Amino acid sequence: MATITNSDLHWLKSDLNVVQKQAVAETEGPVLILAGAGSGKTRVLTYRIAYLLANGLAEPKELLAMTFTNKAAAEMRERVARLIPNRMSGMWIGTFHSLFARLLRQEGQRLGFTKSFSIYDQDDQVTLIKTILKDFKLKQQDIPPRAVAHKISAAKNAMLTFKQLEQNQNNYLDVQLPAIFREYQRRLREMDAMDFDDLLLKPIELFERFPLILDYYSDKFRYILVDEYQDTNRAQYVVLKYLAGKHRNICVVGDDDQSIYRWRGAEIKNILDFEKDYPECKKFHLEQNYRSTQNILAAAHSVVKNNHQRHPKKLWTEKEKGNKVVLIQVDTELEEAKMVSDRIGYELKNGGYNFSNFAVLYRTNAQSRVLEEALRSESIPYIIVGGVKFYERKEIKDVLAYLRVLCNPSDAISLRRIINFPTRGIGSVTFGKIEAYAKKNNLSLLDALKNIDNVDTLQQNARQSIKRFYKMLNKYSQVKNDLLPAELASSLIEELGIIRIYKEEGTIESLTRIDNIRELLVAIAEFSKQQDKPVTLEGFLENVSLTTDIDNWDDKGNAVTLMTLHSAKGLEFSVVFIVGLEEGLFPLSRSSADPMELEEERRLFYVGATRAMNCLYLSWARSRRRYGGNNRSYTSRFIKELDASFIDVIHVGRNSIPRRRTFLPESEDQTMPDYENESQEQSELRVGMRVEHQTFGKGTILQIDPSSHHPKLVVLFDSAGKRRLVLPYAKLEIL
DNA sequence: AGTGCATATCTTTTT
DNA sequence: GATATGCACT
Repeated sequence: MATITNSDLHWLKSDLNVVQKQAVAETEGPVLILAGAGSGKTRVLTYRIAYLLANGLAEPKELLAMTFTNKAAAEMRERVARLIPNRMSGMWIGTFHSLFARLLRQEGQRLGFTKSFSIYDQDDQVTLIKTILKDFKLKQQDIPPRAVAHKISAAKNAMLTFKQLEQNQNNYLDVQLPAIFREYQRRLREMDAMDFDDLLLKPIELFERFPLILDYYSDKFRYILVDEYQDTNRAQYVVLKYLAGKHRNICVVGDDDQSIYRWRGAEIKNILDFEKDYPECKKFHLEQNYRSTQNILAAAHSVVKNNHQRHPKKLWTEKEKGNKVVLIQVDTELEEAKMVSDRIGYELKNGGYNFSNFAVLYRTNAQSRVLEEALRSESIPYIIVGGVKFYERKEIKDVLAYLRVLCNPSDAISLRRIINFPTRGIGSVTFGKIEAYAKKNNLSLLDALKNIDNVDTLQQNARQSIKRFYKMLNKYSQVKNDLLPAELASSLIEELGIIRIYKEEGTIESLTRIDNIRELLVAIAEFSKQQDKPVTLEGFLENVSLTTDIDNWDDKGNAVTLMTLHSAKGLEFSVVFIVGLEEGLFPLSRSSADPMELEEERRLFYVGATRAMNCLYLSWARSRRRYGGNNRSYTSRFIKELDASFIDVIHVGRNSIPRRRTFLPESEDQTMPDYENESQEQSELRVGMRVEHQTFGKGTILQIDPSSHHPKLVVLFDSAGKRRLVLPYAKLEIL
């Protein structure tokens, strides 16, 4: 065990507990830190960096510290700077995605990318896939673009080869997938673009094809630190293995109980197997929790302990027992929202809190609306994190697409977006002709525009429009580097007349669009101000691609925070509400079939519950409006798993008296329909049955196709004729 | 080519 | 219930 050598490091002694100190001082070799919720994991990471620097064990440029969110990275940076001022420059602290983007901007030329390659988000990805499907003459009904995007991403994250893909063919989509995938990659390259997953994969390709580059970076980074290691996917695992191969000073911090990104390719086994990969590793357990009261910890533990895929462990705290966790049953989601706002009022009065001490957490973004309305009607200030993200709004994407084309002329996806926005008479027919011309002559789209006179099938006014369009783009790309990004954007918006167009529309919606565009201009200017070096347009765009809502969330405003459980990871609040604890919603119904997914939902519950410092409220509604209709709901299995001794149960609502007591965690199971009550119902459907549909009326089932995740059926309606319906959405009633 | 209405599709979670 | 898409009409 290393000893702490530098007695000047007074902060190290005073601020850390015994295990934390050991973990900080164990600088050499692989280190696994299993850090429970609220156990001071960020503290250990930052002190470790400070320790390495203060003791002269490493130069800043030899450090690589990776997180999943920019917010976490920023916090780490800030806290290190507080411990050891002025020693940060040259240090690589950031998210996986942003650090590798940086690496690829430097080295990507070897792989055939320019320094200003575009980064495509999911939206762009889907757009690209749609065009491929069209060119392949595949119907979107048979091959949903989103499903393709998801499959491609999953394959990339798991680093499947084409061969493996070709072997794993369960349905029509799988058969088509390899060809689509190939074309997808080909076009990305052609457009000088990468998707999010490429940002992780391309470095691996780089390291494998150019050992000297690997040599350089694996030598450079003497010490590697990884936050939230439980959320790494296969690609991240591999790239880390390469980078740490030389010095083997890799320190990973994580908590298997908080792994909640399996759906994005995270492999919990990375953390569970770390000791196998690095047999000489030292392991530390941080199990003292500094955040929550005993009751909250115990309640959270009573749920998560039902998981099999985990290191057995139990957090402890020196804090008091505190209030019991409050479980509230309400009748409807409206009442639930009302309850939340009432309780916030109550706690404000009695607990000495302010608004920013509260968080309301939910499983799906769709749940935020009712909550929002209830809070608004009580004049409780709130902020929503997530949902429709600022940079995903149409008007913002439109403007950004212009900027992207200016930075990367090969970016056909963005070009397609702006070629007829604002409308300038270049419709799909014209665009198709240009595309065909470009393809035939092996030109980029932009070059095709340049040579538009050679496209003889075009109408005269379309041709003129294109010329004007091209001239404008050209003009801006010439001044791009002379203007500040904000100046360029605002003069572009001015010239395009976007604001004027929205003004003329005059709807409320278009007014908010104007606001958003103005906000974008402010954001560009702000971004330039924050950076110490001069900012390029490219720099801003990269920031946009890799920034999420949670990164901009700050706890300084005095408002209640509304967000998904996923977004809440890493945060803490005095009072936390977890709403919608109903079977089918949390856990989501899709997960109940797969034990692995179910365990992930349970971890998600654990993450949510352990955000709370003093008070934790859980609630469920006996009926909830989903997909328009009113659905009867049943208590989440997580509620049943809660150990009753840490819970107080409250019933709210007019008709909550009858129906026995609904919460009987330790007594006999109440008679409750199967968890999957929906599919239960639907599996009773048989060919030949008479059914009634909300809009189509009465009819007879002709065919049931139980394929894949969305079973379809064909119904012959008496008046509406033959219809194909997707089972989970067709609200059929059996007659 | 562009607009507006009807219809289809769908909701996890995000770097 | 909200949004994206498709179709008919101008």
